[in-house]
Amino acid sequence: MPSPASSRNEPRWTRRKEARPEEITAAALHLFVERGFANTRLEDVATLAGVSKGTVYLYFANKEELFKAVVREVLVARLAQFRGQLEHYQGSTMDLVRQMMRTWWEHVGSTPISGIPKLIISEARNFPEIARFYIDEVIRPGQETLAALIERGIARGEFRQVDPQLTVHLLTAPMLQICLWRNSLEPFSQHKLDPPALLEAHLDLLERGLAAPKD
Amino acid sequence: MPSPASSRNEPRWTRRKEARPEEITAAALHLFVERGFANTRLEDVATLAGVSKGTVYLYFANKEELFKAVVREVLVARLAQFRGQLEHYQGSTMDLVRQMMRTWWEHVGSTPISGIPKLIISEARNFPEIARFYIDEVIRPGQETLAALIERGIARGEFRQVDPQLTVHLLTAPMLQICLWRNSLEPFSQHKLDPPALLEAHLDLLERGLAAPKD
Amino acid sequence: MPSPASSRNEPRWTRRKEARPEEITAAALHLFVERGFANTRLEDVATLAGVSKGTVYLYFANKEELFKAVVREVLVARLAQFRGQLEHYQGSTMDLVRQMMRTWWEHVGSTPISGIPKLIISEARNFPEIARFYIDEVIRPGQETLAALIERGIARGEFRQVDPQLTVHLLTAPMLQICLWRNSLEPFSQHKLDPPALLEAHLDLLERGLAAPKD
Amino acid sequence: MPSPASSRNEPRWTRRKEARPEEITAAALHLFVERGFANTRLEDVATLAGVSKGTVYLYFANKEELFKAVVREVLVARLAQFRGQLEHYQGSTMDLVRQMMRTWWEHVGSTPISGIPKLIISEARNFPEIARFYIDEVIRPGQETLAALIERGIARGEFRQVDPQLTVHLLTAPMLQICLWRNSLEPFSQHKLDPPALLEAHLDLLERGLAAPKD
DNA sequence: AATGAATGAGTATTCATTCAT
DNA sequence: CATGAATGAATACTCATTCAT
Repeated sequence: MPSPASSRNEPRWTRRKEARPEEITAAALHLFVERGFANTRLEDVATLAGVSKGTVYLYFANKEELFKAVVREVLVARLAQFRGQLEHYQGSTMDLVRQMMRTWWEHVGSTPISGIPKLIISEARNFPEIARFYIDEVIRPGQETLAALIERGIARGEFRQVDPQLTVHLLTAPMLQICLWRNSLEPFSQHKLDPPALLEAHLDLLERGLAAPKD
Repeated sequence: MPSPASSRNEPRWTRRKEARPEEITAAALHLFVERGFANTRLEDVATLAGVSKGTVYLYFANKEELFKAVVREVLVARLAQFRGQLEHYQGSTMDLVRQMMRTWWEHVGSTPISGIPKLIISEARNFPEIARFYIDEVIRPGQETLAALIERGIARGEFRQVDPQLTVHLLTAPMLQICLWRNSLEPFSQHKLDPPALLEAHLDLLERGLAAPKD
Repeated sequence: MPSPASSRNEPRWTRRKEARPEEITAAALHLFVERGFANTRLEDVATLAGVSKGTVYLYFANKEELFKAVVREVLVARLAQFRGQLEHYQGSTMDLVRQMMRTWWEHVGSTPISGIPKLIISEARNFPEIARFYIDEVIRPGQETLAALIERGIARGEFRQVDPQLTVHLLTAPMLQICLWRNSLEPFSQHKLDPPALLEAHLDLLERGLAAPKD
Repeated sequence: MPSPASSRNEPRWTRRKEARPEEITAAALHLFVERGFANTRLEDVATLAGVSKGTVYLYFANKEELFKAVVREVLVARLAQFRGQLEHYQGSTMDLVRQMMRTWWEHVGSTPISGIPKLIISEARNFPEIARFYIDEVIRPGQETLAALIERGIARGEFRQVDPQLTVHLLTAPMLQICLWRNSLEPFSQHKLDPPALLEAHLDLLERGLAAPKD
């Protein structure tokens, strides 16, 4: 759990006002993931961000807008960053999958962003706009990219003739599971998940499971 | 979406009083999954169950207890039913996995119980007791059962030398994904998931991905 | 200032629930007139009505609706009662005016309803709906009735040829002044207004001022 | 509706600093009359006055003081101006009344000052100090002046033997009605009041209604 | 003098919970 | 057993006020 962004003794005007919104959304992401949207009091978000209740309303019209801003900011910011990573790749498709999954772990799975899926899943019904945004901006593009990857593998004779759509789900399911485990049940479990190991095991399974027949 | 358990015009005596708690938990499961715990008003649960607000308190001490009851009742009821299915099995391990997954779809994945994981994931932090209960009663036993299954496969030379713990996660991840998709984002997506097909593709991948080397 | 409608020791269920809305609107009228809409806390309305904060929301969706209900109830209830009084009158027009004004004092001017004009005038801009309602249901009908009265007087040769529209304003102005004085400045003034005497002086002035030339 | 006192593009030094308080009270008068005291945000006053929120506090200790300043400044400024008009008058009393009323329309009724009565009436209970100030500085002196006028008319045999106190109310009521109509309900009504015509009709009524018997 | 970012007291509103019937 | 009117704690949100610049 992060500590308040600034001590009370620090003069408030030394803080860069441009940084405020980010500090607030970071605090909000943390608390929304931890307690859920409805159970997060804006005052707690403010305290965690090191500001007062009123300041949150200086930057976000209301709690819902803060929620949307959290999701948008975190996702949009990282989405671009994530996309470029897979372009212009030359090697084997399996290597590409492997690299994709490691990049994901580095930039998403191991960061606070991994809390977003839990948030979306929990609040989708109450935030249809967010749900559609997430489907349109994250899930569908991601699935298309991965489906293209599978197709590339099939076309190059590396993978057997699988259904690309379905295979995409099989590709991503363990990553989702990692996100959710880390952000909800893990604190109550003795069993500590080792995500990198799981991803390697997953890659292993995929490599063998997707391999085209030898002859 | 279930309709109220009884019409107001229906004579009262046709309602079996013993059925009340189940009608209430069923309504509660539906609404908790749809709106989340905090956003579900007890009055709506009552209305959906066809009883008055006060009646809910006749059977459940408070909202939290209702929540726990929903989870416990739904799970405990089905867990026993689910367990026996895998014992005393003679055939190949892969057939066992195949049967397990189909049974799951029939008794869990395609039923309202599939909403439970979303509920647990969303509310775990606010209901440590439920989180631990779910881990102890569902996740750990399930994982142990499945790990034993993997080990059986390895011991019988059917599977290659995989890490049973990790493989269990790979086994279950697509099932979790199905549950969550169906109960949160699906209503907002054009893309309709075909869970049985996905499970078959998953079994296919597992069969090849776990197969012991030919020689 | 009225005291709370019921003592805390009185069992709450002895109160007739049908009376609640009226008790609440009565309390609200009193406080809205005294403090203005914005300065009246719903909790104070509740206390004065002898109920709790939540109960107000049982009967009125929100503060604005309570405001509208106060105005509508008080006005609509008395409007019908007031109308019949002037129909089927046979005598001289001036007698009719005289009777009208005395009826008004008895049923409006001397009662809490006299607070309504202050309320409307103060909040018209913030409640356009109320403003229009008041104009349509009170002011215009009232003006039309009175204009017809003036015209009757002119037609019967009792009044000189005045402009009926303008004269209506002259007829009503002192009544408005009474309402406003009683409900805003009077408490701070040494000068105690004697409304009946003022109305008589007004009638006197009207009688002479409107009289048709002798020949 | 006044536009901001200065455009943002206008060079700052063209603004006379000494004019600030007046610009602010003018903006405040406008908004207080339009929305009421509680519903007027100081930020809007500042914006309308073309200054920043903080600047308002440079000149007025708080919102209440601003309110009092608005009332005092507007009234005090005009009261002196208004008083001299009636002194040293030689003609008939009715002419004096006539002149007084026309002067009033010119300097008060047709100007933003006409919004003051609505303000006072609406906020008297919340601003006893203002209420007393208004009674002491406006109402009582005004009433005394007018009562003296009536008495002059009676003494000179122009008016019949009326009660001067009561007659003052009859004299002023239409003016109050004009102020209130213009500043609260008029925007919502089809009926456009013609104040000068109303005042003339009023004067007409008064002339005949107050006239001493011919013999 | 002027600014506007920041604060936090004050209120409307919701809804879990109670309890007399 | 069942009801639903009543309660009041909890929280989102507003806006007067402050103060470092």
